[in-house]
Amino acid sequence: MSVDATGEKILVTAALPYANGPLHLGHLAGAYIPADVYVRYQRQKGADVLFICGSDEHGVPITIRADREGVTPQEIVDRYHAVMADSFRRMAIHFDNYSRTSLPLHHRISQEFFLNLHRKGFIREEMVRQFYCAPCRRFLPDRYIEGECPLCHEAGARGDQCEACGRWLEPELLIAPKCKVCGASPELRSTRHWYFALSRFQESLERWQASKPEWKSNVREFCSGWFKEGLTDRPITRDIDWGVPVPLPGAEGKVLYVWFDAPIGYISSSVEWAEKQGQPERWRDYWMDPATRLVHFIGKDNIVFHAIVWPAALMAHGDYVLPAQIPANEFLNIEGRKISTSRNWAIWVDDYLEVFPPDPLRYYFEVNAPENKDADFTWKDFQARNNGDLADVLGNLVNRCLSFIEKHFEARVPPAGTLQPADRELLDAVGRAPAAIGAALDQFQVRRAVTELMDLARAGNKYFNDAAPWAELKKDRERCATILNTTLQLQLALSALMEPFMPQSAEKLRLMLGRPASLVGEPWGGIGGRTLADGQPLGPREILFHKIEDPIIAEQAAKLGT
RNA sequence: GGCGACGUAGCUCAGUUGGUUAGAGCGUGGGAUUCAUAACCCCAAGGUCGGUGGUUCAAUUCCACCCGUCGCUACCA
Repeated sequence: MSVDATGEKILVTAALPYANGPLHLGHLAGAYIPADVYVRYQRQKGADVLFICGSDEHGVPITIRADREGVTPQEIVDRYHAVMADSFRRMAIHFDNYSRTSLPLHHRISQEFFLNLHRKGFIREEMVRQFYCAPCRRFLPDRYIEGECPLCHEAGARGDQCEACGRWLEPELLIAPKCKVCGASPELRSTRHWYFALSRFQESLERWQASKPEWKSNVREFCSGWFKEGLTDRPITRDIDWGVPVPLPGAEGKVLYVWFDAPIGYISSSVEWAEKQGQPERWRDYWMDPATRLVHFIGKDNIVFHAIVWPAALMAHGDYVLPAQIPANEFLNIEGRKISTSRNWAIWVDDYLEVFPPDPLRYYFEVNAPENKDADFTWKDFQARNNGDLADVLGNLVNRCLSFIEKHFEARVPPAGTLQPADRELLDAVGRAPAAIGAALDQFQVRRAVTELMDLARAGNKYFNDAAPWAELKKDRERCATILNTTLQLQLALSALMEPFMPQSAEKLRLMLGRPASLVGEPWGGIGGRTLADGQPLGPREILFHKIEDPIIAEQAAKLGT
């Protein structure tokens, strides 16, 4: 069975990371690793993929951080945009374009989007009362207001929710409200905002989602809860000066709500990509072609926006495709505790990369992905996965075979000779792997897919062990050559199958096998073709995955929570 | 409070559209081997499938309730 695609067009996005801090492991596990694996696989399969991302650079938290540090919001986002882009690059997560929402291009496109909806009557004005902090000179988002809970009378309740009793609050209900930033008492002021008519899309959204039974249950169930409660119109503007200005007369000081403009960033990033290609209209081939499969990779915190608000906005706009899939992952905990950047209970990607190569972490999040429930990262487990799976099973399979060939067959591919049943059995397993791994990846089951990959490496070790080429060498050199050749063909297949999961190591393995680093022209469907020719020289041998020693792990673990 | 998820071997997890002995990897114990990053390969021990009740010829699987863990509840990925 061929697993080659017929040039399917796929537009893949990964959630825009918020530019008020560096990238941490939770970001990677939830959205970016799964997205990159999916994209690499689809490309190998022959699909036409555009992979889009960028920094989300607006919103109140960034302005607050800027105030605290005495710099401009632009300086904050410039800093973290650069840090995050570098982290992605070094993790081998390769977007076709990594944009940023503070670009004039994005502002223009967001404003056009807003005006489009406004023209069509999906946006209305409303006066509302909100807390304003005079010393800070800004309206306060609900969570930046603290006070006594009107229900349980515990101090420190936030404007949106009381931590103590868990009740959902309205900020006006708080007793003795205080600005969380400066401690002053805010005043209620009237202010004008624009509301998106989300309620009018409930029926279309429900009908649309009913046609997506293949969506993950976490997304479907999350939405059905929202539908049951009934969708209400949502304000999509805010009173700050950092963001996309509302493009209407008399709207000075108003910007688009960051959650409204962020997904539009997928479009503007695509436009920027097309411009960089010198084909400025090319983005339309994806966004405006009904044949495009739009796939949004996100964390579970983003489900409502990507599965309800954003599709409704797209329906309202009318020119663009709707999401075909929204693979939302759950969260990642660190050593059993929820990630908390303020308590430094987090592991930063740039810190990780100071010490380790990207692939062991990619593998860890592939085999331990938070697909169905929250996953836990522990350094000990990371070490075990690296040493036990990557070094011992996969890496050592390569090393034991290649070093044997170096010693006894002059580092050239030994002749294939005549296959015996054991050889055919292994090659059959190789032949089945692309379809099995592909089927899992087509359903966004990275965990299952990468497990299949490791199972193939395990089968290789068993084969090598049972065939015992070191014993055959003394009895039957031709038989020994066949065994080594078969094991090499397996490794060639492994190097191609590894590409979506561990691209750097896949390349390293190909070079060791005497192949070009690039996989171009080697489709997924061609994997397992025994294309290593007899006598072809092998490349220089090196250790594919190094073991990680205990002290290194202890050192990393000690950094947490400090 | 509402909604939802999860609870299967010491650990991390599969699985069961209800049906003979419930699976994998790791860890542990034993064995074999020496090509290899003291790796690999084989074998074994280990589970009343969170609890109680119900439906059924039959429940780990379906239903109800309970317990435990966690998440979301419109600016924490």
